[in-house]
Amino acid sequence: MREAPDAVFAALADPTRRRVLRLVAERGPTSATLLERELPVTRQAIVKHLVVLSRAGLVTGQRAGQEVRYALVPEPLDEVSEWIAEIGSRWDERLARLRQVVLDQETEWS
Amino acid sequence: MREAPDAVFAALADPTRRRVLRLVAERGPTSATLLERELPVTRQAIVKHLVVLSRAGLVTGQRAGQEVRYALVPEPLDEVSEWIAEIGSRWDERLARLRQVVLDQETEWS
DNA sequence: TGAGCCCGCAACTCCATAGTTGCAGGCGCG
DNA sequence: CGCGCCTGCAACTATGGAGTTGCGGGCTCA
Repeated sequence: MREAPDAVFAALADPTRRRVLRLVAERGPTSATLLERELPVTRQAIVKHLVVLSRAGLVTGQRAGQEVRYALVPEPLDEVSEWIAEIGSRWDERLARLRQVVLDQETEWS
Repeated sequence: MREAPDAVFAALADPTRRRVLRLVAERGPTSATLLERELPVTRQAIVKHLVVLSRAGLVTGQRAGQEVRYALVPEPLDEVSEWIAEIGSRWDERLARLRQVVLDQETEWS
């Protein structure tokens, strides 16, 4: 819903939650009870993780009869990639500025 | 040091810590006391964040006289990008398989 | 209708962590 | 030397989050 990057970063912080997201991405629309068989935690814990992932916009749950199918929504992951890229670019800018300074010094020295 | 992706994801979870990392990336080698002026928290809090970032391998601290300069180490961020890319690829595989199924059905129907 | 399955809500424990305050130590310069 | 500045260590609070257990409700199918 909200595209606050905070929620996405926070959602990816927990290892178990990342495993849940991975499984949802691989298996496709799955229910919490099915995921329980592949994870070392309770269904309730998985449901909580799915709620967190849902609030972060990384997953959607849709009712299908008596079970709820959760599916991946990969778009919010782009925000993370962008953030990382931005850090990298600023890093590169800094390197460029540094090199510029060095070059200027060289020209001064010559 | 250790390239456990867990530490990197966990390090990026906190908003203040991301701001610290950003500032280090922009300003280049900076001290905790300098960062204190641009952040709404105590120096001690910033130091703790820098320690966490350091343990995650995202930052290195080097003593320069009486102050400690912290610099960005961007490499661990690649692990995060890779993880995201992997999720995306599995997502794409699933889409491809789905399309295959649809195509098979179409050929059956024809 | 009854048994089995899947979900939802609630209460509770427990540990990690973000942040603060306080104080002591080391470097540098006039 | 003495003052100012930056760092380091320690204790403490408090909030959030991961996980569990327990229970009740609603499908579904024989």
